[in-house]
Amino acid sequence: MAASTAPLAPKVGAEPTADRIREDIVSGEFAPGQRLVEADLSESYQASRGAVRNALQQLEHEGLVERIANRGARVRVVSVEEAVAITEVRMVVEGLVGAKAAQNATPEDVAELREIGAAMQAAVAGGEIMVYSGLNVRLHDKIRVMGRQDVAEEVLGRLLARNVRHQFRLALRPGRPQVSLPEHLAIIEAVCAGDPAAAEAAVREHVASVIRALQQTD
Amino acid sequence: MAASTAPLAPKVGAEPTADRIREDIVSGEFAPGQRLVEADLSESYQASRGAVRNALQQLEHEGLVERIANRGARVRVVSVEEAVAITEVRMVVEGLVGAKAAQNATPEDVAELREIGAAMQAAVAGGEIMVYSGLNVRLHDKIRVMGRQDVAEEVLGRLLARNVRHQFRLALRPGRPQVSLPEHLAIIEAVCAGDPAAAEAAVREHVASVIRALQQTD
DNA sequence: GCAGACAATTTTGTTCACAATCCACGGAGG
DNA sequence: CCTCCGTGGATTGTGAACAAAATTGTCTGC
Repeated sequence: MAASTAPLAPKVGAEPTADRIREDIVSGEFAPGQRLVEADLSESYQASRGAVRNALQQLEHEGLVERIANRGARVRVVSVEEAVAITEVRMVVEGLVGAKAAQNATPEDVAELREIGAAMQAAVAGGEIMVYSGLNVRLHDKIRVMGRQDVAEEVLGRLLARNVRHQFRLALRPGRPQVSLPEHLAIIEAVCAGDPAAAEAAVREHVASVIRALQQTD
Repeated sequence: MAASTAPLAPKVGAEPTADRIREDIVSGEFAPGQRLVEADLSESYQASRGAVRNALQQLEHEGLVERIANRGARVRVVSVEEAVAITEVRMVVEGLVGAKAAQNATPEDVAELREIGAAMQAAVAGGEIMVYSGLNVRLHDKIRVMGRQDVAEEVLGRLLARNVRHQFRLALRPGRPQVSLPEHLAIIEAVCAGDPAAAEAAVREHVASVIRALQQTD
């Protein structure tokens, strides 16, 4: 479903060309390491070379592409070590957001969180991995919005875009949902209880578990 | 091909124009809210308008300038609330870096940290505020380097550039060194002891103190 | 057959001129 | 006197042409 694609793009009036290229990078349209020639992109996206140029510069700054002087750009490959480092930062920032979310939780928020939790349990019980994966991003997004911390949200969005690939492979690993489900439920409980410290701890424990799983990969 | 040998320094040949403009922004050369007209900057910095354009785009992405379509750019004013939000993120990320630093501490590192601590005590005792301020950034830098967490370092650098102004005003406040000195010493002790959890707690306590001070400002 | 240098091609980087856009100012009408 | 609407000036955004740089392919000399 083309569900709310809003949370990932905090930049409102940003370059549309950059957004499209980014989309195609994170969706795997471009293979990692693939060369990105300005003229070709200009043709593919029906945009001027200048626009493509600006877009590439922005994406380089986001860490998605790598540019060498007079050599062109290629989509950046993120090693497992780098993915771990990124996720470590994500762990602490998302912990902060979780604590904030616990502080700000309204009854409506609590209801929605509990609903997500119930749906998650059902999805895991039924073995519907893709549904569970969708609920996963919905949960994280919901907590991010509840946190009302624009700066953290921006940082997280940028970090997340970098290692979607690793993140995705991880979600499909057999047995992974059984591990992450109780962690997710713990997060929901702590946030609903309005306990910032517990929420931060639960979020960090969950992301730490993601890190451990990442390191076992490959 | 050994193409994967570009690990540590993605910021090599970055735009020199952007660096100069950023320098002048954080050094207060441009007043907050001041308009930045491309043609004028092009003249002042002896650079082409295209270069200035790229630089402004990059600085916008860093959160230092604000651009409105067809209206031009101005240096962004960061409210106290935003400065607090930025520092909250900084708190958790710097906590992570502190923990990593404690893990990686070598005897040489410990010696240098202790030296910085001693110099700090002397500076505060002697009332030399500017010296203390310099030691302050030196300490934070040292810990950042020790953390060996490139991603966190990059995030921190970007966050810090945003509210240099607030940070600077804070350092000059009378009585502030007396508050922050013991916090700094606690950080040094925890890192030197190689205790990640204590280091993270000490760093977070220190930055939390900065936040409290920020909120009393205005 | 190999090493080195030279030329050709490809790709990026820069500059220029033009088009599109937006705000401010001023005049006409109510 | 106030409001609404056009016009003008300034500023940004875009596209095309030009210049610079680096890689690749080729050719000659040993």
